[in-house]
Amino acid sequence: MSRTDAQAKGEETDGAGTRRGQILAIAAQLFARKGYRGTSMRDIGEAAGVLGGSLYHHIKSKDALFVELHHAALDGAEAHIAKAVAQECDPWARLEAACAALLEVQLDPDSLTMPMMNDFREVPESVRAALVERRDRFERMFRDLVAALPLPAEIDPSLYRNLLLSQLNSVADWYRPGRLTPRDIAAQIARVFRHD
Amino acid sequence: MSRTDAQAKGEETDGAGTRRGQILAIAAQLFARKGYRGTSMRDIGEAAGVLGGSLYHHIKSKDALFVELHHAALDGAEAHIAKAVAQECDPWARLEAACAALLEVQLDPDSLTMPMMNDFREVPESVRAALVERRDRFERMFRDLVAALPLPAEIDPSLYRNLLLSQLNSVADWYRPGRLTPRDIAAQIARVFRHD
DNA sequence: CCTACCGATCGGTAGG
DNA sequence: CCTACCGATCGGTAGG
Repeated sequence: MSRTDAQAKGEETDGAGTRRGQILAIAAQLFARKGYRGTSMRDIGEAAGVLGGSLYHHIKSKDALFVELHHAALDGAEAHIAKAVAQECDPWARLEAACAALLEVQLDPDSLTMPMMNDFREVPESVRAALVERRDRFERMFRDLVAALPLPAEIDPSLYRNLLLSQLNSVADWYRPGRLTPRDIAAQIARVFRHD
Repeated sequence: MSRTDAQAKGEETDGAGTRRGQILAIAAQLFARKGYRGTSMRDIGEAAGVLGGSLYHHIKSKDALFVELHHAALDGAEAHIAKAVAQECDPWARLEAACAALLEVQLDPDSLTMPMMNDFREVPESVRAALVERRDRFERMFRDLVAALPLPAEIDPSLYRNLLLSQLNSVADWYRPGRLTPRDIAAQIARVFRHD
């Protein structure tokens, strides 16, 4: 029975319980740490306790694996952010909640973390289109959040949103778990980006 | 005569005039566009009109080539920024001048652009240490600029500097030459980061 | 899930 | 600067 069959019947698909789920989680961590090109199928296999070739029983290709992880990560992030945003009314509070939720997902070393939403340069061109499309949809959430802000006239909202998103994405490049929590950083970013 | 000999005698070393200078410029563009791993020596050779192996007459290794480009790019950026900053007195104006100067260098598709100061994850570990050390020295410039700012008490200067630098570095990931100039973007970043 | 292998590509070198 | 090549590694596959 193929995965799609299982999904159609509503069975559990790839929880951390299934072997496939374990492999996905391991691959996500490696991609997040070492990038797409820096992670070989043999690396993933080794971390999972099998040879690289054996992974192809669970996945179709390295490309497909990466795309699946990317989409799953954005799905998870979207849901997490939507829930956090819904609890706030003030536009600035909603934005800060979204930032905190995004950073919580993105800086969590466990779970399906974001396999670097940014290193599209590292990925084969055939894959890039799918990633860009999914990311654009993700970023629409922030367009709405920014549109609701009472920004001063001299700030261009579209560029402002661009700056905020790239700011959030770049945190993973320098963040090291320690004195600052994801929430701390989100609070500081919200302060810097707050203008009224 | 080796390169070091030429430098010691004060002769021209690697201007765009010399063959070596051409190759460095070509390599810098490729590294900036496709990343360290995404650029093969054969790619560089092809762009320079020779076979990959022939490059080793001019350089010692791919690693050494990348480190040299990285250092040269930061040297150039430092000089450009220092000159721009020196023309301003007000701390905020000095910061904006630094941002504009950095982006001018970083977004210039010609010349020895920054071969992605950020994708250290893509570079072999043996090279990383040298890059990090040089970058840390570079960033000290911004530490001083930020220290001179009359920031509100609720903003942590060290985190603020971190955010500003990663903001500036990430522009190259999404910038496309068009309606906005590097100066436009610097002006907007300066506005967002201005708090008094 | 392993053995054993494929064709492609990589950084780099010897020798001219 | 080229020819011709090295050993290593890559994504992926057949067959069990």
